[in-house]
Amino acid sequence: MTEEEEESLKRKVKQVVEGDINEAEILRNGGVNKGAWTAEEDQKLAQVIAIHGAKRWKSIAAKAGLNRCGKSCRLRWLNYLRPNIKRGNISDQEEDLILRLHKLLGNRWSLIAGRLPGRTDNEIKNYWNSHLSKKMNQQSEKERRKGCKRKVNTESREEETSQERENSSNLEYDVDNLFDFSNEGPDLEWMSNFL
DNA sequence: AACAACCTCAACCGCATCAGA
DNA sequence: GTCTGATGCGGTTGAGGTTGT
Repeated sequence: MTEEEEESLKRKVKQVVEGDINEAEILRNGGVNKGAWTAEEDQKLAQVIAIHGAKRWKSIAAKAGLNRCGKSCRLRWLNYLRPNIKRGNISDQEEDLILRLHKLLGNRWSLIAGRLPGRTDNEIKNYWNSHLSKKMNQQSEKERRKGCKRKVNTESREEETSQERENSSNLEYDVDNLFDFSNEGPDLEWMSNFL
């Protein structure tokens, strides 16, 4: 267990010990508990999923005796409790892949996450919003500035590039077909070959 | 030391889509 | 064909942590 994981576990245990599950709060939310999950809730949820599988989330919530909606349980499982989840430290290779895939797919986080084993769509979305979007903005700002400098000699090049743009826009492909992963393993080979 | 500003990320919300009755 | 509940997805929020002044 990494230090990071250990710290987060300690925090959760503290929440339970200190009784952060506030019953008045639960009642205010119409009997549904909201907010941070406790270690106890995680444990209950994991146990029920181990027995009944990760489907019918509403009944999972009920079976686990959690005052949570099914959606909340599903999210918790997918983003946190599911086995083989990698946490933190997105590698350079992964970052590069995210950038390329985002260029290709836009904000289709679940598709992007599908190509990064152990990563969740939520994590990638967060990573993009907090790290990469800034990076991209800086990059495009740089390019914009460069573009201004070069403006003088672009007149003749303009015709050429508009032709290129037209050609590339003709290069349409069905992203959903392209990303039919049903027969593939979780390795990155496919993508590196493709890109 | 105290406070503000900023950052990160877990969790929620609303909407779209799917599947079964 | 349509209704309804379940599921999936992307956008957004807010608590807690970190950094700067």
